[in-house]
Amino acid sequence: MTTTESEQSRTTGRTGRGQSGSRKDPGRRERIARAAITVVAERGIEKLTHRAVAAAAGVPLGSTTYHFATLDDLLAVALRQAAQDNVAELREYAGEMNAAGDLASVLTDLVLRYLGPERRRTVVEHELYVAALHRPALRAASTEWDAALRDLFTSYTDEVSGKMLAAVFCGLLWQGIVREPLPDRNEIETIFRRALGSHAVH
Amino acid sequence: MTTTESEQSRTTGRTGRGQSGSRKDPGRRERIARAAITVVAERGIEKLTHRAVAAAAGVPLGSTTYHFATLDDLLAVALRQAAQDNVAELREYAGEMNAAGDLASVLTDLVLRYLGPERRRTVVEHELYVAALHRPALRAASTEWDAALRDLFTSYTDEVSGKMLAAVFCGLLWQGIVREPLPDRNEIETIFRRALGSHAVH
DNA sequence: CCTTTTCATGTACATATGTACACAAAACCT
DNA sequence: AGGTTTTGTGTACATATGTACATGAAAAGG
Repeated sequence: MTTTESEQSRTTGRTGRGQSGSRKDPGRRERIARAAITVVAERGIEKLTHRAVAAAAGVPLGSTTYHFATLDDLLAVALRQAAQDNVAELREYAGEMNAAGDLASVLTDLVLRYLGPERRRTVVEHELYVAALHRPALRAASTEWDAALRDLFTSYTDEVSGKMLAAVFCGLLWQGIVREPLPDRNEIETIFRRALGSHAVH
Repeated sequence: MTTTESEQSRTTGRTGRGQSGSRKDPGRRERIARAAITVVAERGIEKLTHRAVAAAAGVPLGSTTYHFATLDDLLAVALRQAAQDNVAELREYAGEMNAAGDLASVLTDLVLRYLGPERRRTVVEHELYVAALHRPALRAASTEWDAALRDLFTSYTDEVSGKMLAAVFCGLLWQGIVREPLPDRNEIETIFRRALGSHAVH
């Protein structure tokens, strides 16, 4: 049976107009896109549906299909936005890498930051990456993130070391994102020191 | 409208009994699981459906639901199997790491192997990893893969270097799996050499 | 004020999909 | 052989979901 009576109203919890009051709500599109990011972060890409996004954004179902013709559009825009936010955050944080002289320590902070407070962002980024494996439209966003990471690391050391550190960074994130207890700070820092050529334990 | 007339027969392309002839087909379960891996490798986890697997395995729809009560069961078994195959392949390949004295070169071969001939396996592994982010049932398989990788690398160097190399390895795979042209062999080898402390370019 | 255009929403519907289940066919037991 | 159990299939159905579209409400233009 098809969902006859007002199932959408139940979904969004509101029957009337949008809470922003006035018609013509600018930024609605972006709000929907951000809601999509939230859905992906919390439930994964396979749960990204028009209805789930609508509920998360607090807008009616029709609104999501109005602003984004197809689901793939919505996914592409949302994940590209997530990637850009991510890079922006990275660049901002980069300033502190200058201040603190100890590169290994700063990189460790960065890893722990991405695995802890910024975990949501990291999860979305990984979902994006894998989704891109089967959706050419998302490839660009993925490679952009890679490039930004490599550029950042390269600018603080040299070409080869930058690439190497980017790989270590990616690997540590990749391994750490599934582990239940956050990895030990000391362990990560030790790994970075070894990668940087210093064989001192601490 | 529900799919009235024999849509399953069209899907599998066969109306009668299984092509193996005799009833009681041992290994059927495993064949279905492998078909599931194929589906994930070629179309991604979100396209993993009972019907897609049935078509890929050449068995009727009922067979998939008979051997695997729920889709999550199928997913869990299939991906765990993929992970185990992966680790087995890794261990087998490990023998050659002894023969060839040059660690960086062997690691480079391994990366290129996983990105080239074994790309399917690598893709599935990454899908598994991300899927595990939102499915606790898959966590074990993911962490097992990590552990196997670290153990392998550790056994050829030392504790810290092993972890570091595992991270580099993961990172390079991660970055290389989306790039359209396979990364340059020389570039990868150079990165490994830098990570291993040798600053010689070649 | 009236018309037209743009923006937004609620609803309907076809389809894909997970899953239950009645039935059948072989294997097994005695 | 006759009955019982295991194994395997085809089919039906409820639900979730993408998407189209008729309708309405506000803005814009005159």
